[in-house]
Amino acid sequence: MTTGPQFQPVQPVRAYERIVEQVEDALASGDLVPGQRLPSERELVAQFAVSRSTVREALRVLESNGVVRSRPGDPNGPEILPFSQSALRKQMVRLARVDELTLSELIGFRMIMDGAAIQVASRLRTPEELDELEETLVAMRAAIDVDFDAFSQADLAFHELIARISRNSLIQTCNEVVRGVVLSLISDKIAHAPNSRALMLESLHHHADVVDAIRTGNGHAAARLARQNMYDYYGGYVPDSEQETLRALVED
Amino acid sequence: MTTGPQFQPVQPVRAYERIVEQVEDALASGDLVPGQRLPSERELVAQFAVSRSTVREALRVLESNGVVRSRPGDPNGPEILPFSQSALRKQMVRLARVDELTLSELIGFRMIMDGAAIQVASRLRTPEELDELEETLVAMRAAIDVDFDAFSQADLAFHELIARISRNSLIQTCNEVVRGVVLSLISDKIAHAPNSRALMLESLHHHADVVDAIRTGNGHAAARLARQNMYDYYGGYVPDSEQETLRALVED
DNA sequence: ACCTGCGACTGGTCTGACCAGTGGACTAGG
DNA sequence: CCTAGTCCACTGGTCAGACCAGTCGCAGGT
Repeated sequence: MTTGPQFQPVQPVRAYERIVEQVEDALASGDLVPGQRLPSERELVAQFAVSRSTVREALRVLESNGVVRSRPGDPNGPEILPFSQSALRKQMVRLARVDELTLSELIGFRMIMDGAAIQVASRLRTPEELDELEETLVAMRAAIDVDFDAFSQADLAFHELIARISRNSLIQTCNEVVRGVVLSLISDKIAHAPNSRALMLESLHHHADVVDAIRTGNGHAAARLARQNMYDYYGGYVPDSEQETLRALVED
Repeated sequence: MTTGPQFQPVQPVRAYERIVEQVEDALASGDLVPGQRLPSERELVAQFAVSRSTVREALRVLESNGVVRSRPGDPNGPEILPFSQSALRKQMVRLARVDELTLSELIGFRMIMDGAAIQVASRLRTPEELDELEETLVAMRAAIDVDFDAFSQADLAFHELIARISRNSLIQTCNEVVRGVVLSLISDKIAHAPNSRALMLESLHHHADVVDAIRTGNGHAAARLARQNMYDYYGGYVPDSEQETLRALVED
């Protein structure tokens, strides 16, 4: 075996790919910001010196990735969209549907992220933010009397607040995305559970315990409670064969 | 305010979108499985009764989502790809690039994920996997004598192994993505640091401590060591104003 | 049996055309 | 002067047809 230069496999680069690349680079470097408009398709044809088919294929890819949106008749051209979690979530849902991501992986991920966020939050929170947390608890209590959707909404508000207090938007985004995926997988089962109301009440009490721990600044205990809460809430929907990993997360 | 029926905003559905939908549905229902081939573009034109431009836009979207791959000249037509997390990874990289994440957010995220992965791994690891971990330590030691890139490579192998042992591919994917982003931001600083070799040696010793903790099954201690290690290794590159959140993660 | 060269296909790109719809400019009416 | 209505240039969506470079399979020669 001769050890010559490391050649890379070469695959053809299509014209539309280089257009996508240019647009994404412009976005990453800040030359293009959300809200701005791209030139019209026919104008892009001139700028990139390609045909309209090629421009359109590039636009379709960008649109599918949630980068731009085209609307017919709009004289301003395609719009640069603000970053949205929908594309990220779409990919996760796809993987979850084909069992490439198991429910226990998703829930385990949430236990970790949410627990960590709560731990950090209990250290960084201001008195005002503690008040906000109490308010979300009140809202959750009220939502129980409406329906599961309302409770789910209030629960989301709680976790969004936690993520915000933890000062880490990456945790926040990941949490929201995975939360959405998990709910899309099992929300119907929870909503139709005969003891749905009891579950919601129990979850509320767990949340209140977490807030108590946050108030005393005991981040470790708060995180532990949060993980336990999530395990109690979702663990029943995880097949027995996958329970082990989740339990490893609950126990310290 | 009258509470009439909840109308949804209606946006036009484009022809290529319905093609994408049909293909994805066929995939979800199992009518189409990875490895199978789609008919050629001109055949799809006939089957969907649309123009080739429309078929091609659909194929570009599917290709961008990692569902199919077209190769020119292939008489078998576009190939249905096995499910992979590469599309998910692509979206996460986009998130990291666009969402203006601070270095402390990225590092904090890694401290959490890696710590959690190590904690779970110390519980679930088999004796064989423990051996594998020891081997990666040896590889890291050898890589120090080569250069920083080699060490970085060996370090990656260690963390990949940890993520695999933790039986959670979502953690693994997130870890790899964020690790790549962090390194792209500061790897040059680390590589050109005058005490680069000392840093690598120190990191190696920390990794060895982590493996020791894993061997004894003390997941909590292992995770704590891992977070401390990452803080020591990367913390110096984080501006003082963002140090607080990272310290909140190191201390329990 | 193996190699070789041809040809029928593939996807990638281009051109040019038509349509329905949008939104800004322009105009008629207040 | 301002407003309300009309109109039209232009948008994106789709289509048809063409050419090219490249690939694969097969027939025919060795």
